[in-house]
Formats: sequence, structure tokens, C-alpha cells
Amino acid sequence: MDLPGYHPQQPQPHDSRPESEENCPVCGDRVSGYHYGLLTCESCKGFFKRSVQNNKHYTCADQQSCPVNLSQRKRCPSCRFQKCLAVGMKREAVRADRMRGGRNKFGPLYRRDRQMKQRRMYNQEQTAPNRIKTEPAQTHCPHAPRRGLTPPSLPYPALYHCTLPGYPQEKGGIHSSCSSAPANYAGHSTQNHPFTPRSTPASSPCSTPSSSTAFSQAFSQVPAASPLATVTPSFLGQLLEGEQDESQLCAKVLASLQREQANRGKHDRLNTFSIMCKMADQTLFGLVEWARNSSLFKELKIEVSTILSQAGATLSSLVSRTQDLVSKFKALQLDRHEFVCLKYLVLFNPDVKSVQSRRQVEQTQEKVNRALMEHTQQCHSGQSDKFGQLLLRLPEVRSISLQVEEYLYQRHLLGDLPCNSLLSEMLHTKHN
DNA sequence: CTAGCCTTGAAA
DNA sequence: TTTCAAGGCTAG
Repeated sequence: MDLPGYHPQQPQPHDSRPESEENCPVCGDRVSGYHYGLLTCESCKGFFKRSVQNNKHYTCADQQSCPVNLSQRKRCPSCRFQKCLAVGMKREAVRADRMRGGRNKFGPLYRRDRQMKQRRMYNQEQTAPNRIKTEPAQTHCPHAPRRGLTPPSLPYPALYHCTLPGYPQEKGGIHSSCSSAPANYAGHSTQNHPFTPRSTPASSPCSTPSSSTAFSQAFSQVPAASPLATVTPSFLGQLLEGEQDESQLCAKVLASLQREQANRGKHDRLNTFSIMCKMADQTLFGLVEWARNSSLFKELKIEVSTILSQAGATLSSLVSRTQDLVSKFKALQLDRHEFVCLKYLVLFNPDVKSVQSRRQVEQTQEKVNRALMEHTQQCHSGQSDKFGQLLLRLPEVRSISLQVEEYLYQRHLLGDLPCNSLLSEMLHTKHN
């Protein structure tokens, strides 16, 4: 999209404007200005406009996690549109009356955003004056067209890993990691079902041959007290309220499992699957508690939803998919703020049929989304398009969780699941 | 259908 | 008057 002879008002090639480091959060192409809520490229602007104006309903032929980047953005309009929404493009900015020109209510938002970026650039100049003056914030090779710098649209998120100390790693022993990431991708419109106050979330117990990693390692990049500076500190702070200390949580689960195992006789030891169920159960408890204690979630009125899922998942594919997901999250070096934002994005799903205050959910989702975007841009400006990459993993999180649910339900039908657990209650609720 | 370029018009 | 984010047009 080099535009010979065309000089959009804002960006110029290899320019020195404040947003020169910006790439379209949807596809990575060069931004041409603010469109429908945020800085995007011309093509995503046009695509979003057409989609909304013509009330398009796309369907993904794959798993709703297609890469959306400069070279592949045409391939799956469904995933592209979902990503447009996920990064914060606003349907309501497309005019129903098709009136041209003028300004809309987002004007002030754009202005604030610009000011924020300028402040950020100013701050960077204070710390690295030479670099900023001479080159754009990103490493743009003068010979490489910017289009070539499309951020990888492949994903990476992070979950946490833990081993069960004291349990053998050999075959038949325990290779466990636990994931407390909940399950439903907030941005998709299919059968989603975040848990209801007395219903349940789907969680992902998984088995991973991990080394001695504690899951706090996954949060290696930014310490708990990261420099939030101007990134909507109050809202992010609100999100972090009630967030449990992950390492303590893990230690608690491990301790309880060890206690139980120690109390059992030599021939009465829990097998791997039972341990996984218990871990899932405790993780679920933690999630339910977390959601119930969340002030944002308390404001919602939700009725119990029911979901039917199909059987057919296999443990091995589940394990490998989860391993992939976990390693991608680890590679991304998710920090606590990002993790809690992702959890909220999953929890606040406006597509759940039984949610009464849909608008409220949408607004919260947008707010969290924005907080996440600002945080990643500000605290991880070195990681190109970390925000987009994080969002891209959500469909996979959701997909894995559905697979886990299906698998567990099958085991449940076979009578393999421990009774009287939250896990079995969850499966029961969902399948009735 | 896509995306590059053009026109429009309210707000600054 | 200028700005710039809307919508429109159209070649590919």
C-alpha cells in the first residue's frame, strides 16, 4: 500500500511524526489515521466500514484463530472482523445515515490518545534523546518498506506451569501443569458461556512435561509494581483488586494435593487423571471465587446458561495444544496486568445469550481492552504488537477449554470423575 | 471484494 | 481557515 502521490494527512513514509512507530493493530500495515475508534490502516478501515454497513456475518472455515496480517488479511474475513472488534474498532462510529464529513463523538478520544502518545514520545526523548531524534521508535530498516514489518500475527500467550514436587516425572507419574486461565473467547459469537454465578467456567487442566518451572516464571517480564504511569491506573488497579497471588495459589494447590497423596496408602495413590481433576477443581474454585468477588462481575445480572457440547476430543491433542499455548504465552512474557486483562476479556463476554446487561458487558470489555492495549504499548513497546498477539490467543484458549470440557464430560459419563466436586457439578449443570 | 485515493463537512 | 475522520468511488 505505498501510495504514490497520495499523502494522507497523518503518516508520511519514514516520517518523524509522533505515531511513526504505529502499525495497524489489526494487520500491521501502516496506519493512515484514526478510524472508528483507533489508529488503523486504510484497508482495515475500509474493511470494517463495509462489514458494518452491509451487516456482514462472516464464518470462519477454520478454528477462529486465523492469522491476520498484511499478507493474509484477505484470507479470513471472519477472523479479521473479530480482530477489528477485539482491538477496539467501534461499530457505532460507522454512520447509519452515511453522512459524510464532519466529526463524531470520538473526536475527544482521538485527541486524548494523541496527547498521550505525544507525552510518551516526550518521555522517551528524555531518556533516549539520540535515538528518538534519528530514527523511529521501531527498528525500521531504510531499505525495507514498512509493510514488511508486519507484526507476526502469530500468537503467544502464557499460562502458568507448575510441577508437582515429589511426584515422579517418569512414565505413569505426574507431568502436570495447571492452568487457571478460563475458557471462553470473549470476542466470538458462537456458543460461548462464561460461567454464571452458580454455573461454572470451563477451565483447562492440562498435563505438561514441564521442567522445574514455577508458574510465577511466566510473569518474568514486568514486576508486580510495574510502571503504569499514565495507563488508566485506577481502572487497571481496580482490575488487579482481588487478584490472588498466583504463586501462593499454586503452592496452595500443590500442598493440598501432596497432603492428600501422603494420607493415602501405597496402593491407594491418586493416579494422574485424578490429580488433574483435583487440580482443575481447585483452579475452578479459585476462578469462581475470583469472579464472584470481582466488583465488576457483581454488577451483572446473569441467569444460568446451558450448553451442549459434542464429544470426541482426545487427551493427547489436548495436551499438545495446551503445551503450544503455554509456550507461546511464555514466549510473550505475559505480565500480571496483561494476565488479569485477558481473564476479564474472557469473563466479560457480551455474546452469552443469558447476559441481560449486554451493553454493560460490551463497555467493560472495551474498557479492559483499551487498558490492555495501552499497557502493552507503554510497558512493552519493545515487543512489537504484543497486544494483538495476546488477543489472538484468546480463541485458542476458548477452543482448548471447550475441548477440555468435552473430554471431561466423556470421562464423567464413564464414571471416572470424582464425585461431589465443583468440576462434576459444573459438567452436570452444563449438560442438563 | 479489496484497498488506494478522493470528497465532504463539523469541530477546532 | 484548517484539520481530519467520516463516506464514496473505482481499478484491479
